[in-house]
Amino acid sequence: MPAVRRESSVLHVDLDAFFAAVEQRDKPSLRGKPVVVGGIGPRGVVSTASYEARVFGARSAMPTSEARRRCPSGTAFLGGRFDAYRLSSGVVMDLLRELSPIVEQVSVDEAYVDLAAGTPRDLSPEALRSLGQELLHRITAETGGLTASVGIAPSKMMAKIGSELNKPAGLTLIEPGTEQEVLAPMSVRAIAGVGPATGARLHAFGVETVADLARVSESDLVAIFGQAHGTSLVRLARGEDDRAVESQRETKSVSVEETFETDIADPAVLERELDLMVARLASRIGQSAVFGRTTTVKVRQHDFSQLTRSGTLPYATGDPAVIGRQARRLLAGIDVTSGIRLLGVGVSGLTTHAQEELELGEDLFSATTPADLEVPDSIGAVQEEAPPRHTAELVHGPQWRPGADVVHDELGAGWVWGSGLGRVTVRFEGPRTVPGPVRTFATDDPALSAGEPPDWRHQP
DNA sequence: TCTGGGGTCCTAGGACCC
DNA sequence: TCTGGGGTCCTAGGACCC
Repeated sequence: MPAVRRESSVLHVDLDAFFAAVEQRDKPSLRGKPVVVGGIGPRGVVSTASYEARVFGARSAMPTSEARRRCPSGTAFLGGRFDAYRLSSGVVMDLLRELSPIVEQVSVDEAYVDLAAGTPRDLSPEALRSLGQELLHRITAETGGLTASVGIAPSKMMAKIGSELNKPAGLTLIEPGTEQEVLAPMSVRAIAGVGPATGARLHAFGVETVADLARVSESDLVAIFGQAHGTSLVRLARGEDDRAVESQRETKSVSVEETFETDIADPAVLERELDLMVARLASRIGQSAVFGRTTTVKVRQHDFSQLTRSGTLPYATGDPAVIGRQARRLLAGIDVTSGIRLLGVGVSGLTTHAQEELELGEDLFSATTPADLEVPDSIGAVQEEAPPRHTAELVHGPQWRPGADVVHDELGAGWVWGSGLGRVTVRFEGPRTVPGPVRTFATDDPALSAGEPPDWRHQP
């Protein structure tokens, strides 16, 4: 793809003050009044402030306590009704999918549309303006009165900048070749990927506007910001952005976190909270039918400093007992005695094919105990997770060399393994409440035939 | 009562392997 | 025995986005 598209074929839609607008639509008494939606607890922050509330300085990401100080009495502070927001969001996304098969939903209130995909259409400025106007009207009509802002441009970055330029209920068309002139007077903060930290560092070099940035050499920017960030700054400052609109993006991680109303220093209380969060996490990854190998525990301390601890298992799992055991071990390695304000847990290293391994394990478990496994090649190994306090043994054919009955790892879980030829049986004693995945491997690892425990991490 | 919750991507260092 | 480069995986932290 060329560095810059030659037509304005990317459309960006942003719903105006979305959460607050839904509340005002559904509750006529709130219309014309300041409305703030977000966390309403002592440590809440603002998600969305209505335009009436913005007059008083309320903003997204501001502590709700500060918004309360700024806004007059009579301001509505609401916790949010996410099902209602999702419903209206879905109506808008369906409208966008009528425009093009390629729609990238960025969040509940924002999306990109690739106007060059699907049936060929007229991409002349006149045609694009009427397409945009029609979309704005349809969004308002079909959502019962919500408004959106639309930017149409040759790239994602310029389309997004465009949708910001005439908010609310505005349409901005940026024609190819005009990117630099639109960008030049803007603050560097308008560029995708320039946040508070990069903005402050650029400021220290006297760089305030995109025009200033465009005068800095690429080698200087790479030296200051690193390879990826430096080169991307150079290109985006010139308005060069050929990132594709991607309709289906793969989920890389899933996490749950919670800020407590007051800091918690009691490890037992934290462990209970952690278990509840793991249950929520496991239910979410179960719904999306993915399994993760890496568990990460996150802690924000009383002084707002943040720590993460992660651990990677040799296989992917969605089992709350396995994730919970990992998470508790990780949390135990963190000093919480001075009190923590936030606890989080997540999984990454997601796969869907691990599902087959899990099903294999469950099948084996539900079918029979002992379970029989065919070893796939001349030398093979089998690994099965044994929950703590369970025993297991390998029953093997004449050419099978048992490795061990149960090898306990640092989690307290057991691994059964062996190597050799032919068929092997894994027999568990005691109730198996945590059926883990069974894996068999073919390998030519000499350590295996020498009777050493295999390194499962390097198995395919 | 200052600072939510859910994500993505990048970097840097160490371990390990070839 | 010594020297060494490249690639991958893992961990921890940081910036950024909505």
